Amino acid sequence: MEKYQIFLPVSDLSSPSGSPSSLNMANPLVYFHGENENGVRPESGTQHSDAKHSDPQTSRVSSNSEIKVKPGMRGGDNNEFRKHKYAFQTRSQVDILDDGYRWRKYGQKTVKNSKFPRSYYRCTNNGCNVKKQVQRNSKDEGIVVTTYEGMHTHPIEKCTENIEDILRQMQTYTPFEIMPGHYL
DNA sequence: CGTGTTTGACCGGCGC
DNA sequence: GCGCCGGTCAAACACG
Repeated sequence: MEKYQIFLPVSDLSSPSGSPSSLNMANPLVYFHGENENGVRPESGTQHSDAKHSDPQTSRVSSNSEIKVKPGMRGGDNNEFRKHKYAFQTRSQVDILDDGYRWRKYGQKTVKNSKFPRSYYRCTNNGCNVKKQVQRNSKDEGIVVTTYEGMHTHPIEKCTENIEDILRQMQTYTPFEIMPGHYL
């Protein structure tokens, strides 16, 4: 039995201002972090000790890059319409929350700035190219950052009790999100 | 046997 | 051009 608590936009994930003090637990809303069409790229962190938040710089928001397709990009899936990218943080003991969809893991990488690996999942439904990344916050192991990319082309398969509200909110918020340059 | 995970290799972008 | 880094592939593996 898992308990989730959701808070905080992920845009401040690793910036110093996103320190745990700013986590507002009293306001368990789901925030979404949309993405710029141009794919804002955080300057590659040159030097960074990992989880120790050593360095208060305005660096590396883990704003995800490339939403746009590049011609000749490998990976096959024609992600021409893959623009929707939403992220939120949950406080959970398990990395993978059961959100009602079925996910197949296709990769795991260690990320530079975090001591926890990042996992890559793809929706197993046929023709549904939704992906998600799951990564545990290295500053606070209790926080799991989940990033969804794409929109499901099929109805949800099952509903768990806890996550049902979250999904309802997702569907509510989704139409608002896609404004370029709009950050939380 | 079908489905999902693990894990090293590979690919492409980017900075130096 | 080289090396780092994040994302993906795919073969091998685990499990029901």
